[in-house]
Amino acid sequence: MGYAEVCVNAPTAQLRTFSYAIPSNLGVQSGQAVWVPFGQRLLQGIVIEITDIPAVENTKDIAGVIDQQALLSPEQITLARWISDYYLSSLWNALALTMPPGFERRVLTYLYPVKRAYDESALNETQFRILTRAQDDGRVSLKELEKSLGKKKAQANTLQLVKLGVLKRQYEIERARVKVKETPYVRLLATPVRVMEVLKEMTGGRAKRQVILLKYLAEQSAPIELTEIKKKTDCDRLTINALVKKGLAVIENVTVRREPLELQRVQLSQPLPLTAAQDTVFRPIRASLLQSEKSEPKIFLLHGVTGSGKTEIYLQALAETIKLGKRGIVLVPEIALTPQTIERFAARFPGRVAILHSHLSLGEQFDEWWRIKNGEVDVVIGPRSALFAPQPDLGIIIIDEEHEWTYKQHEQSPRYHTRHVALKMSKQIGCTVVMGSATPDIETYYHAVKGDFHLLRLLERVTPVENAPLPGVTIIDMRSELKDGNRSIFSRALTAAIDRVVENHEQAILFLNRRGMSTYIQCRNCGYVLKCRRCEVPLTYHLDTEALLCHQCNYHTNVPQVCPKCSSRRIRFLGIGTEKLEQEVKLAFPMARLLRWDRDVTRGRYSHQRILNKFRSHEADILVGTQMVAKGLDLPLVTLVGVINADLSLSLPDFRASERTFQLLSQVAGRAGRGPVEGHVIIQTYNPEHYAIQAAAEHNYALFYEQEINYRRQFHEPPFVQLANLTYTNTNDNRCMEESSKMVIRIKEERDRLGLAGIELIGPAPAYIHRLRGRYRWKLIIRGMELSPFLSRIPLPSGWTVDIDPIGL
DNA sequence: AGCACGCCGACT
DNA sequence: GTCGGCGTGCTC
Repeated sequence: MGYAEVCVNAPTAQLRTFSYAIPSNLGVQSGQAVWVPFGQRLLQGIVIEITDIPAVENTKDIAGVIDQQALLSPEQITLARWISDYYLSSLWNALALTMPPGFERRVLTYLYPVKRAYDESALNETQFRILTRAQDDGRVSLKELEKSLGKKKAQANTLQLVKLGVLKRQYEIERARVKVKETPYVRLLATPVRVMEVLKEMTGGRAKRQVILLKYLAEQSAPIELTEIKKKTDCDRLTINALVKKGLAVIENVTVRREPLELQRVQLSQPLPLTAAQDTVFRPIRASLLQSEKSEPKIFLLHGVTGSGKTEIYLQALAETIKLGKRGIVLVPEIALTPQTIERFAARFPGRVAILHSHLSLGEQFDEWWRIKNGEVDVVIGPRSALFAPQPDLGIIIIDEEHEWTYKQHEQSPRYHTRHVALKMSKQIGCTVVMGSATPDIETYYHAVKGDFHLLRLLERVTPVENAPLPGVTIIDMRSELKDGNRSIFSRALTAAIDRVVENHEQAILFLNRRGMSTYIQCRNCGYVLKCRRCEVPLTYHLDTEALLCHQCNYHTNVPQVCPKCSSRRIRFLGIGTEKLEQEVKLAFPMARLLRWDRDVTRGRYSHQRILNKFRSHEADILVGTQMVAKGLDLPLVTLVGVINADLSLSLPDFRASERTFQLLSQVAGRAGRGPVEGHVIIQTYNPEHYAIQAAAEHNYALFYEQEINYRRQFHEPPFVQLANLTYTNTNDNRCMEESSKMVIRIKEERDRLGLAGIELIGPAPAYIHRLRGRYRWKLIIRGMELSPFLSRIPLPSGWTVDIDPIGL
């Protein structure tokens, strides 16, 4: 008798595995997806291990297998275990990263009426209503009842009804959300000779349509799609059925691939000759690809200024990998914002590239996933989750713009960092990792300087024009503008520069890192600032909807006529967002054609591309936008970049604020002067002497790094220490405070018991966003070394979340 | 999610 | 002394 250790998809108790007996008629192997009885219900599980001895005496049997083959490889299971241990997530959630899209299925509870006499007077009003609904529709799902009655009420009353024997409960597994798509095709069975005979017999008869259809089918060389026939021949299903009945044709279901549109029309591109500088960085990467020793560290940080040709290095490294019979994964920070990059990959490896991202339909995601699993693609491109694509024979992982914060998943467990997991994978399977950035993450750069990674540098630009210099940057002190009587949001220098660009038929980008019309609304009488009811974040006014919007939870409300606090009519709109900026540009530069690019104008699936294409084809002179405009765009006509307010990101209460500002400014500055005409950047700020702004203006990463790493060392911030965030969420603020204070005591006790003097606690304190969607949040910061094994010893009651190596607020 | 168990308040 | 409310913990 064999046993299996199974990880079960239960809401709680996911940290361990459970032992199940393998029935003798079932072949079960590790990595396989199975159905297992758990409590009252049947749940999905993944077999982690096959053993001879179960962990407990009494075991249940595995109910059945979901798939004959193993769903996950031993490597994937090992990796998931590590993720679960390091990021303190449930094992199931870690395993789920590597499962095919739409794989997870839940169990639904249905209530059926039992036909028997019952005492009507024993039922209360709610119970009577539940019973009536079940009787009317034959059954009712617990989910529906919970929606209309509330969770507790629905559960308590249905339980009563079940106990009384009036209702019967049955569990059903939610139907598969996605499966292989099949389309009916019509195939001609008859031989050409037979077709001729039949046509002779039927011509002149009543079955005119059948003749047309038969002729059409005889002209085709392959089976043809049923809907296509309907379109081309005007025949309907009846005509086709008639031929099928006569044994002349057959309808077959054929598996079809749901293909994302993005890659269908690309032109093949050829490798470019590498410059001397590119060749120098390419050579060690190629050497590492040829090296099969697992023990050799194969991690590269490619520090290359914008426009230095990093992408060509990626492309040639991938070509080299493919030549060796292996495959690659390319990670990009935000797929919707990088269509140009993706096109370049698709063009170099036509038909051998798959894209994975959440904008695809579930069906498309599913088909792409299986194409990858079956080894049909050489290159997978996607955001952080694409790291877990089932790419066989993985030889290289490329992380483009490695410093981007989107590589850290923080809103959902496991709260993993793509870079960290990729490094783990490299150690595990021996693949090469190439991380690239113009402004590397301080921590990555620190490790590269220390020798943990190979540091490669590309410090010249390769532009169509020989030696096009990096754009000149002017810092404008907005305090002196104000002193000189300029109260406009545009400095005199910026106004002049925009005028010149419009006159010369060039293009400009204006960058402002905030959406909306005005960023807060204040009563001038009492000073009250309008805030979101659920989040306590200042509401932003949006002109297009004429509403106040919470940028945190999307709550919107009308603009009040009077102050809600003092009833004064003196309500003023203050601060500025991209929408207001757009308006101001219209007023100041009436001749310029304008486009805005932010989250408010990019709702649809292809809206990003539409805006970008419009700007690229010079249908607009000025592009106004949030940080979206800073990402990898290559727009040769752009000769001016204006940063309206560089201080917004600098003032955030986060130790990475300087780093963030430096990155944003460097990136946005890199958008100017990528064509034949020299570019220029104007940064407006109230902190002109700040080192992040100074270093960005000089395009000097080393200068920024030296100051920043000293600051981190001095104040004990990463990479010199590890951080973890513990957050407690509850609708009751007092409860939050009590619970988090209790947690502090618990953690300190454990620390002192183990004698870990290096672990330090900060807080508890209300989180930066104290209230979110009606729930209060309190935060506890832990700093020290090797926090995961320490924190895993502390049980976390429900309401707590852990974030290891947190980024941002 | 759903069930058992157990602790405290309102009743026989 | 008992019934039943719900908060807590376990499910192989």
